[in-house]
Amino acid sequence: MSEVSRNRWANEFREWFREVIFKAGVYDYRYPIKGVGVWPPYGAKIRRNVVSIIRKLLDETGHDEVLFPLLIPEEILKKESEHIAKFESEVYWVTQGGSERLERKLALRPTSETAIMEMLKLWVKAHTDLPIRIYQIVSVFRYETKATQPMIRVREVTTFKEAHTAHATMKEAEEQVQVAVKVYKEFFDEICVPYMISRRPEWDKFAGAVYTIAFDTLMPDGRTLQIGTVHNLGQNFSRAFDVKYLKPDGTHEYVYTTSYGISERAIAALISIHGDDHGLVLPPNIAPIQVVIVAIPYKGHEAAVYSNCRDLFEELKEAGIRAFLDDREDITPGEKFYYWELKGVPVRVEIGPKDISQGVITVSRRDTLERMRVKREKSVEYISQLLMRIKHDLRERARKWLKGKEHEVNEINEARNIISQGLGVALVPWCGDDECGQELEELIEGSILGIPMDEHIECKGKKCINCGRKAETYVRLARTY
RNA sequence: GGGGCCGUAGGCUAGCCUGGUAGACUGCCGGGCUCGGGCCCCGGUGACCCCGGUUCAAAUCCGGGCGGCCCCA
Repeated sequence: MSEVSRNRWANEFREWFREVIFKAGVYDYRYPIKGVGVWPPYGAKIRRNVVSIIRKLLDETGHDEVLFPLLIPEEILKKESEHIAKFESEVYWVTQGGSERLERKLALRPTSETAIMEMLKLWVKAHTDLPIRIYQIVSVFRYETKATQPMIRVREVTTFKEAHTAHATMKEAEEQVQVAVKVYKEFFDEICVPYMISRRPEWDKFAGAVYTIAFDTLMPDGRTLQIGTVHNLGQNFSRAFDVKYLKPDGTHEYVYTTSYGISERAIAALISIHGDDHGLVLPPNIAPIQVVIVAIPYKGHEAAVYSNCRDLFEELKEAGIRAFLDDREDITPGEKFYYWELKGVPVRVEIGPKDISQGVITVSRRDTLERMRVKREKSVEYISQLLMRIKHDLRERARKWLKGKEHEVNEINEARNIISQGLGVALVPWCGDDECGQELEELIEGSILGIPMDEHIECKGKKCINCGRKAETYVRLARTY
């Protein structure tokens, strides 16, 4: 029996990732435009399962789904000056309609704040119209100049789940930010992706935001991946777009807005974090197929084997489990094992003559590759419990793994070593000064992710790792994607 | 932002330097035999990224485009 090996996964992560998503049929990056890719059927199913989780969470917390146009006219995109200053260099422009040159350029949305503000201006009249909480799941476009990478750095983000809210007061906007953080925690817990929550430094916040809180996870090569962001936009956008509401006292005030988003990087993360040298390892709630049944049809036993397999398949379906019976006759069971392991199916059942004669089935779990024999009449109950256990174990294993990669250090060289050797994230005391922070980023050859929001580390009596002044806070340092 | 490498079948790759018949493995299709970890046998399928240049002749040399990868900041 195979061991769970993670050599390629750990040492050649980028290659591993590209190969696995392609071979497993999750993402096909051969489309002839730089930085875009195709979701084939298996990947589309994974994507749909992930999307339905976030959709449900947003629906349950008072968000309404909407759909805004892909095109944003130039003058609208440029209304908020900080916003456009940062995005300008990576906007795709539509300048031609048929054979005519367009009088005004139209942008393919890099994100939708400006488009949404333009409509909020029409929708918001009085305080009774607030709060407004909307979201959409759409493609956004960014003309990335750095090397693109399938699912991780793309020019068309195909699964951007962006929420936008408007409120009467800053306090309500703050509360909404907390709701958003809570929703995202639940989301990443559901897809079994561990995360660090950090308040981004000033120079790395969203263009036009008052502040940005980000979710980062860690990839096997020690680089962090930003997988979610929550922005408090204050009145920055409402002033630029003149979105005011009538207060009970008869005066007007600009609304306070927030926005938050998650992309297909969430899927890249869950694939990366749980995978191994055999391929994908999917959490059961994400897996398009949760249980695959492989028939072991020894000569003379075919009829009994297949009918047993079919019976179990029906029972699993009945129990609401997404099962698949692999009864292909042209390939051997061994080849099927590799095939379904590559695709990350959480549980495999083997049924052969030996099982039938002993009244059992053979069950193998994808995450550990352990095999066990289970009484045939308890199969369904056992499998449904096993699926729950696998989800739990995946989440905990990943959580511990990440935890073990966060290193608290007080010395700049140590910090640099940690991140340059791919050992993970360094937590260091910092004075909080922007200039010092940016200098620190250069010295450690990495980035400041920001101030931890999910754990408190006492910095009293500590000195800034770079300038030596009194430390105001701890910050996370890492190399990033 | 700067630098480098590369593009041959669905995948991985040989041939390129030194111009002249594109080869392996894998996959895929058909058939046979198997089936508890990628079995074996037979037959078949399928490629020089695009445009231009040099040349009797270009996968090979030159230029451009498109695409992919890596490193540094």
